[in-house]
Amino acid sequence: MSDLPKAYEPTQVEEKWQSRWVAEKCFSADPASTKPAYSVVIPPPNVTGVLHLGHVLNNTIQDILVRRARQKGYEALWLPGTDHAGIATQVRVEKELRETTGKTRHDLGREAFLEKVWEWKEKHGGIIIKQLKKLGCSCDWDRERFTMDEDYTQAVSRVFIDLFKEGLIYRGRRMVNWCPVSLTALSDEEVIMTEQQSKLYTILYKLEDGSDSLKVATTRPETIMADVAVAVNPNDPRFAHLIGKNVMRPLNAKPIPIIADEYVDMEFGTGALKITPAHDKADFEIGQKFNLEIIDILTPDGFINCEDVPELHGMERFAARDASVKMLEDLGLIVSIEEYANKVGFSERANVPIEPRLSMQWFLHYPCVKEAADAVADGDITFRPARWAKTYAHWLENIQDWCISRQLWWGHRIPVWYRKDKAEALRSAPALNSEALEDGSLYVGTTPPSDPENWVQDTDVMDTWFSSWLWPFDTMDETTRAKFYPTTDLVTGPDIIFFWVARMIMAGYRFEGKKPFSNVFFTSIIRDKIGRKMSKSLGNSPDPLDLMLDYGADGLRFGLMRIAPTGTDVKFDEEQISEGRNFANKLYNAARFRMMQGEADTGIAPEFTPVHINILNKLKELHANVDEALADYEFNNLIQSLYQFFWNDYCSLFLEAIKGDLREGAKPSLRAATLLTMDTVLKHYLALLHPVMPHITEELWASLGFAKAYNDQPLMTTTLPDPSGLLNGLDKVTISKAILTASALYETANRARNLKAEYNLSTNKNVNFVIKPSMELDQDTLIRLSILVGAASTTADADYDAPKGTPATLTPLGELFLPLDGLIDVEAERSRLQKEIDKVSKEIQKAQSKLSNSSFVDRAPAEVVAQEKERLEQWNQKLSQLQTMILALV
RNA sequence: GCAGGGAUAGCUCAGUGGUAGAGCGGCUGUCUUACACACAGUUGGUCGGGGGUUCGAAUCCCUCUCCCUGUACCA
Repeated sequence: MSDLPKAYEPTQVEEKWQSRWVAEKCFSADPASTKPAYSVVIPPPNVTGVLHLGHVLNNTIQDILVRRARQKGYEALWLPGTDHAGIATQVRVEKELRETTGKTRHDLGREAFLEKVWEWKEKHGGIIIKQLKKLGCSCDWDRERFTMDEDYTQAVSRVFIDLFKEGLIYRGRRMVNWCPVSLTALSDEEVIMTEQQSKLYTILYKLEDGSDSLKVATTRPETIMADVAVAVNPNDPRFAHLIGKNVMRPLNAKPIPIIADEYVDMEFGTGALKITPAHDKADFEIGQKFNLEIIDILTPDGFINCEDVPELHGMERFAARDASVKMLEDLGLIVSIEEYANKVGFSERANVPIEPRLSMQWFLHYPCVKEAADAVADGDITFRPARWAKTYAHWLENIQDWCISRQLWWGHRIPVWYRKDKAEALRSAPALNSEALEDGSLYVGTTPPSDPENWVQDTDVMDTWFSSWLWPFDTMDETTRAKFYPTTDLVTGPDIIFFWVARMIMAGYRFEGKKPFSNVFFTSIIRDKIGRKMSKSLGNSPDPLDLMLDYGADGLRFGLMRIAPTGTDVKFDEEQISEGRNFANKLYNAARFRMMQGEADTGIAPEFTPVHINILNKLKELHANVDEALADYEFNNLIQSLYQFFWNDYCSLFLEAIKGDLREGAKPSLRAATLLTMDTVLKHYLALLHPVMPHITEELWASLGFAKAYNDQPLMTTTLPDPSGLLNGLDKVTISKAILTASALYETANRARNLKAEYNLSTNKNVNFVIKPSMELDQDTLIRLSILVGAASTTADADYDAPKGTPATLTPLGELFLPLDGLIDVEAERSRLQKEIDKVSKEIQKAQSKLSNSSFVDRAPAEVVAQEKERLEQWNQKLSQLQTMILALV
């Protein structure tokens, strides 16, 4: 008997294999290899990040693809790394600085602060890399990259310079999304439109001459001091007589004009719109059109800056909203206040409403937009699920220039220097592009100018995504790129389709002249049990490390993959992860069962019976199913096939059916066949399952002794066993007959177990079955049936004369009787049989009504009609048998 | 507003024209010699509502209701 523990204990096994894989360089990709290339670049997690379930799902999928590629004979590269995550990291370090020293970054100054961030990064950064290793990710860790590595930074600068010289990057004064907490501009993609319960205030604007007044609706009364006009629609008869006149601005009273513009919606609000060019994008444009003044009454951090209204000056913007309403009420100018649901843009990082703000920023006019759109439209790049292609196309059609500058310190510095004597002028120039290089007042370069004392560098850094979009190629040196670019698959969340995926495609075409990847697989978004997004503040986000501790990395991987549908989101339930652990345990015990039996005797000719042939055939089918599922990125089907085969076909059916072959005194030829079959199935199965559950499969591969045939190399670097040799030497007739016999056997076992349960006979109670065969029955099948059902014996007797009231049921092998001494209850047996008859009758009715419908018989395809006829015949036969049985009761 | 996705057993989800499925849960038994993280049996659904196409619809079309996700906005 084995001294192996009864339950699988993953922790040590997983650690052991993780270090062995690394020690034996199993993950490293060789650019000089002659094997075909397969490559994936990891979506670089934030260097500040810690592993969450989204990462687990995402990286498990990548690991499955990469490990499978290795098994299939590809030279596989999975390139890992982290992202410097500009705002997130800077905010994190600033917070720590404030908490430990009470200082701000400005107290330290730029250089000292950046030193702190690097220190912090060395100390805390890359935790997530360790966590990914724990998950078993087979990344080539020697190639780990960081978006602020020296050479990567150089590449980012080169790209900036390149695009600047081409005229695609320029600097201009524009309305941007301003985050009053992070104190930086944001791209449109970093603004999250959020439904808000706001108030719509209707305010009276009196005419300058006091003759009349105008009602204006607004959600932002605190910006009234910055109003420079009121606009109405020129076609609106209600206001026609007022156009050109002046109204008095209600706060910081001053006459402002009533102007007419088509932009104003007559249906909405009062039909009159206050124009505040400094604090609204649309108003800004109208202001430009009418050449209106821009009055900025907000500080960068969101406080009112308006000395003319001392009551509000210096007040925080939302407090000022309430205060301004109060002032207007006192003036009797509030007409109404209504509840109003609108959408407000929030800063992605700081989670506060952004302010539209006029400021000097760097912009990129995207390159290769058409190539990028065509690549997906034409199928050069495949999106899965395919519907994301539409979202992608829509964004590209409406693409706006990208604001790439950030008023931060942590990030890639804009590689632009201004000549000191001209710096002031250049900095306030309304527009700046490569033309400014010509007179020598501007310098761009990957290194500072040779006479740095004469120059001032631009203070901004670039948007983090401006480095991420180069990830698929600037992470690779030239030889690596030659072998592995373009990459094969990209696995990422649909939430960064614009941030990252679309931009990488454009960059790929612009800088490498080639698409960056061939397939994009968009993963599900993981939600909690009741469908809410996972978030720290809700506390509904389980820590994957805890889950790994409880269920094993393999269990977590399997469990998560099992519930990850191809739809938009997946509801997470820890219960499902325990299923993964249970499956690992099942596998472990099946292997343990095999280990208890010892070596197969190779000196004896094995005798394969239908159940052996049947499971080998299922194994062959499994190979095909796994291939197909992976070719289509159908991870659902992949897991489903793997689970179904092992738990049901192999453990529940096959292993239960062959237990007699392993008992003492069993035929040696059967024992040999059974052990050989177990070995074949386990060997193939471990290899097939390996990409999903790498640790346990590796462990069992070794302990079952399969590695010996491959010079003891790990399973992960062993070529996938070839399924074509399975069932060799058996003709088709034998195989299909075996499959038929095996499934008849299993179905009969079900009926027999059911019969036992109906009579409350416990599963281990030995009984004797008698069967009136309806097909050829050999001794082997009868013995297996007894073992499956837990019967002392099963006898075949064509002339069996059952005592009145003997429990019986109909099976594919024939009428099955369960003779019972003194337990006979005729009425119970009659009602039991009657239930079966009712069921069969229903089926007969269905089939008959179909077949008596002449339009069905005439119009349905012949094979469908024939099939239906055959079914009817079968049911009829069953019915008459059951009727005979019920008659025999009396 | 527009676009996309979804609604199938108590739960999580498979199922793209031909006998409605799986896992979990529930219930009933069983520590049966690999596994109680297990085994056996069993329960449970007019496939969101309505209409249409078809011999036949969970599946195709129309429509309505509800949920989700983008995206554009109206102050």
